[in-house]
Amino acid sequence: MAQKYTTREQDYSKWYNELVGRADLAEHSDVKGCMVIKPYGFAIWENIKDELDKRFKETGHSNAYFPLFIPKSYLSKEASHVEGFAKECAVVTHYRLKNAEDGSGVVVDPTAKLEEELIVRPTSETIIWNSYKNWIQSYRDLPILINQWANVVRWEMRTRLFLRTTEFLWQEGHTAHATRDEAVEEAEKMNQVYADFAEQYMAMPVIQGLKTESERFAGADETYCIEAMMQDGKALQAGTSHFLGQNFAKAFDVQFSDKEGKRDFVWATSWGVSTRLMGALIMTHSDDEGLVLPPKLAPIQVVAVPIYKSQEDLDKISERFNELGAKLKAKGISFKYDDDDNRRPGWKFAEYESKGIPVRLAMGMRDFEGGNIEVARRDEKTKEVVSFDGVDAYIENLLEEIQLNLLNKAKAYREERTHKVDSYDDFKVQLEEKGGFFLAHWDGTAETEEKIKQETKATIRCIPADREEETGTCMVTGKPSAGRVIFAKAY
RNA sequence: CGGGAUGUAGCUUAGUCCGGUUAAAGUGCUCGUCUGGGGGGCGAGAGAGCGGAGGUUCGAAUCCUCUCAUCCCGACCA
Repeated sequence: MAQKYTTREQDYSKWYNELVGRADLAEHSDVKGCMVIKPYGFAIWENIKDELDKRFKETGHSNAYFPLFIPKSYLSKEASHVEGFAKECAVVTHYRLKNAEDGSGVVVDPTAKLEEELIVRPTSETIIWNSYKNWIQSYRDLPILINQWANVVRWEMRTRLFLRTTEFLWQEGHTAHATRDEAVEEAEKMNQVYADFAEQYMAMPVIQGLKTESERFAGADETYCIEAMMQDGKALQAGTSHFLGQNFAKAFDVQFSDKEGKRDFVWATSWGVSTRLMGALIMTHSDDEGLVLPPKLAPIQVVAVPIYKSQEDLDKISERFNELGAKLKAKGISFKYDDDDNRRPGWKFAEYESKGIPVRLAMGMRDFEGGNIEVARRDEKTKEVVSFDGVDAYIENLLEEIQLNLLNKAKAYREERTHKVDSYDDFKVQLEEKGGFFLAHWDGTAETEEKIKQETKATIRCIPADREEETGTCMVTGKPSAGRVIFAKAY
C-alpha cells in the first residue's frame, strides 16, 4: 500500500517540503526560521563539503576561523556592504541573564549591557579584513588565500528548509592580492571550481556568468555566479564569487608596499556556497517517489535487501551479500546490507527510494538458486536480474552511468526550457506558460531591469560568460544591446 | 509589517457553525501470531484532554476576550 505524497505537478513547494521530511534530511526547529539537519541530510552535506574542501586546498587555499561576532562599527565601515545587510542582522546587546524577581524564569540583566553591540555575522568580510590589515605590510605577504567553514545568520522574513534559513552553514573564501588582475583571476577561478563541482559531483548543470549591478553582492565590484534550473523552471543561484576591488582594503586601510616601495591598497575577493546546495540537489534530480542522489554524493551508494522465509535461506543469502559487500568496499563503493528482520522487503524498497540511494540490490531464493541477483537503479526506476558473478564490476559501471545520466537528464531539461525571446509581450506570455530561462536583449540599465522585475517577477539571473556575440535591441526599450542575458524567476 | 488561514495523540486529521456520556479515526509505537519477491493480515495494548491565559455557563475542544505560535499570499533575500 503506497502512501500518498504530493507530486511535483500538484504543488511543487509542498512536494519539496514533504520530500525533505520523508528522506529524513532536515526538520524545522522550534527556533523560528532555523532547521535541524538530520544525520542523513548532514552526511550528504559532509560529502559536498569534503569534496569542495579538497578542491580549495588544491587551488592553494588554507582553512582558518574567524569570530562569530562582529563589532557593529566594523560592519558600517564599508558603506554599500552595511546597507546590503543592515536589515537582516541579529544583534547581541547583553552578556548576562539573571533570575526574574517574580520567579518566572530568567530575564536579561539590564546592567550587563554591551558597550558596543555585536552583530552575529551575516558574512565575514569586515572582521576578516580587520585582521588582514595587521597581516599585510608588503607584497611579500600576498596573496592571502583563506577559506573558512562556518555558520552565518541572516534574519530573513520567510524561510524554507535548506533554501533560505535564518542560520545556515557555508564556506566563505577571502583572498587578498597585490594586483587587480590577480584578484579578478581568483574570483573567476573559484567560480569555475564551483561550476566544475556542481557538474561533476552534483550532476547539476550550471550557467556561469556575471551579475548585473543591482544583483551584485553588497560591497563587490563584480559578482560571478553559477545559476542552475530547478524542475519547476525557476532559477537557483548555487554559488557566488566576488571581485571586491579595493573596497574593503580602503574601508579597513589595508595597504602594502610593492617591489618599488610604492604603497597601494590590496585587491580582494570573496566566494561562497552554502547548505542551499542541498536544496539545489533535491530540486534538480528528485522525483515523486522521493530523493534522487547522484552516486558521488550519496552517503550510501548501494543497499542490499535479502528476501527470505527461513533462517537457513537468510544465511545463504547473507553469505553472498557479505562477499559482494567486501568486493564493493574494496572498490571504494559504500554499501549497506539491510537484513533487519523487523521490516519487510517492500517497506525497505520504498524507504530507500525515498532516500535516493542510487542502486538497490535484492536477492531471494529464486535468484540464489539461479546464481542471480536483482539490481534496481533509482534514477530510471528500472530493475533487472543479472548474474551474481561479476556483479561488482557491473555495479561499479552502473554507478558511473547513473552519475552521467543524471547530469544529462538535467541538461536536457534545462535546454528544453531555455528560450530565446525578442519581444517583451512574447517574453511575458512564455514566462507564464512555460517558465524556464529566457535569453533576451536588455539595454543594460537598472531601470529597465527593475521595470521587468516589477511587471513579471523575473530577474536577470546573469550575463552568461559564454554568450554568443550578437548585438540587438532591448526587448523593452528598443535601445541597443551588446548581447543576450538570462531572465528567469528565481528562488 | 500588511492580507488570509490554522493550532485536537509522535505524524495526518474528524469533531467547533448548532456547548451535553469516558474526545474519534488513520498512520506510527508495544506485545503475540500468521507471514515475507513493492510501504502485509489478524488479535490485543499504550498514547492527547483539545496552543496558552482569563471569562460566560449546571456543563466548554466547541461561545467570548486577550495572548502565543505556525502556515500561505505580498514587501526583503544566498
